[in-house]
Amino acid sequence: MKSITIKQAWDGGEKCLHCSIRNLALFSDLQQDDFNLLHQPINEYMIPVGDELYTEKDKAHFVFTIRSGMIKLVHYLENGNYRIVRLLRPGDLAGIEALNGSRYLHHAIALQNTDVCRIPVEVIEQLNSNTPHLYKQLTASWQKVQSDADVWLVELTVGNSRQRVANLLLYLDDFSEEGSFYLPTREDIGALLGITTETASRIIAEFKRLGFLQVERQMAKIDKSKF
Amino acid sequence: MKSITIKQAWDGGEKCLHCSIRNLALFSDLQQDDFNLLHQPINEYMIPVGDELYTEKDKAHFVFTIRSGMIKLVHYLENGNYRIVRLLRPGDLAGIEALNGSRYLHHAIALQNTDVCRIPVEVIEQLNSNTPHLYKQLTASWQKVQSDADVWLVELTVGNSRQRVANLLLYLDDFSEEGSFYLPTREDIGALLGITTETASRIIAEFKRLGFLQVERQMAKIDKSKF
DNA sequence: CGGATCGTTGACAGGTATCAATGCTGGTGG
DNA sequence: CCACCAGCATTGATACCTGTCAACGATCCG
Repeated sequence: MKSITIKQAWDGGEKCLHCSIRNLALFSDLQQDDFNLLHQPINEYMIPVGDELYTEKDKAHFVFTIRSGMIKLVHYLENGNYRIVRLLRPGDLAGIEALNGSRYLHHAIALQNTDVCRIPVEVIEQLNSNTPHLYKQLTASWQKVQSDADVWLVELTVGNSRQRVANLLLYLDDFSEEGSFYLPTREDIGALLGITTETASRIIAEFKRLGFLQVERQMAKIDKSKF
Repeated sequence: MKSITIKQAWDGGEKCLHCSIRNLALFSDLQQDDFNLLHQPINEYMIPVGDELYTEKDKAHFVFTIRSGMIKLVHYLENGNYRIVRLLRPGDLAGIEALNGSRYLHHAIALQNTDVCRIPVEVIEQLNSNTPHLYKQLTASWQKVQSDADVWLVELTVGNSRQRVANLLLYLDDFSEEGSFYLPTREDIGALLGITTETASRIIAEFKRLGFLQVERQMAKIDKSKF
């Protein structure tokens, strides 16, 4: 965690209660009273582009909720190569493996400036033993992990490079309702899809030439009618 | 569930208490008393090769523990193609997504004759609200799903076909301590690795010629020193 | 302005899909 | 018991796709 910027900290769950993404997040089912059970601070951080939220080496003491931005979960191979195994968007949980007391399973790196809430494991355990309202959300989160992983596998590792890039663009487009979405670097696209940087670049360039894709800065729009 | 063979049914958890794979399974932390909470039968079935344990269409009422054999979880694509997204071996859970009351996420098909225990969702929910001993195992199961999915992604979708087949053989070899393991059909190997049946066949044949691999019936041995 | 990083493009070799034909094997019925 | 069949495995030929190595362009930032 190089240069994490702390934005806020508080003792109760007052802010959580009125959180703008609460309906997406872990605490959506909690009742007013449940928030009084929070005895450890939940902090909000901004992770700048390229910084790590956590790494595989870190002892896992916290679960994170993504409030805005995007996080990549990276698995490094022995040979120095790496593969991006998942992308996390607002409402997703990062590091739920912390609930098992183990270490984190990935390197979590910000693709954009990303706001997160850092929830101590003890808070979740305490809530779990004192209110029944969290359990369901946790189960749902685990299931989302499973189903995301499957979609990932099926959509992004099947077919030739062109199909995979197209599927990735559609997937990224789903992330954002504003019509444009963050386009990762060609190297990251390669790591996402298991192809080389050059192949990723060629295909993105081709899509731009054909008018399927417009890119400005790092933001992209696609013309879905042409897919 | 075409021709599922029922082997046993019982009311209490007597058999679970003395189950030979209990240390691998969901109930490993349960105490003697906890088993008295089981008020619905847990049945044991044998699923013959090729039969379905469940499909995506099925309402998810049960979680299954694999006692022996092997199950493939299959995700079908719209175009009729399919991809195997995970293999389940003894001790693994199938269909934990049932705990969310949803439908199953995959087709679960037996690759070998497979013994399973069928646990009603209600049993798990009841245990969860009456004893604290199950929660940890459930969390561990969810985490295993996540970590298996990542290993799968990293080991079996990276590199060229030869490397992937080699990794798959090593992965399958881990399944069985008896020195030999079940070798899937070439078509299934293709669906596991995202390559064509022909490519899978060519590489398996090459490994056999080179002496890396011996196959008898559907059982295989590998010479790890040559990998 | 200069350097660093990222993106694009070309040439070529090697890998993979595709289409097609042929071998192999286990199971079935005569 | 044997012949036959269906399904699976193997192999070949070819076109296409992708990785690799290399060069150059674009953009950002100090």
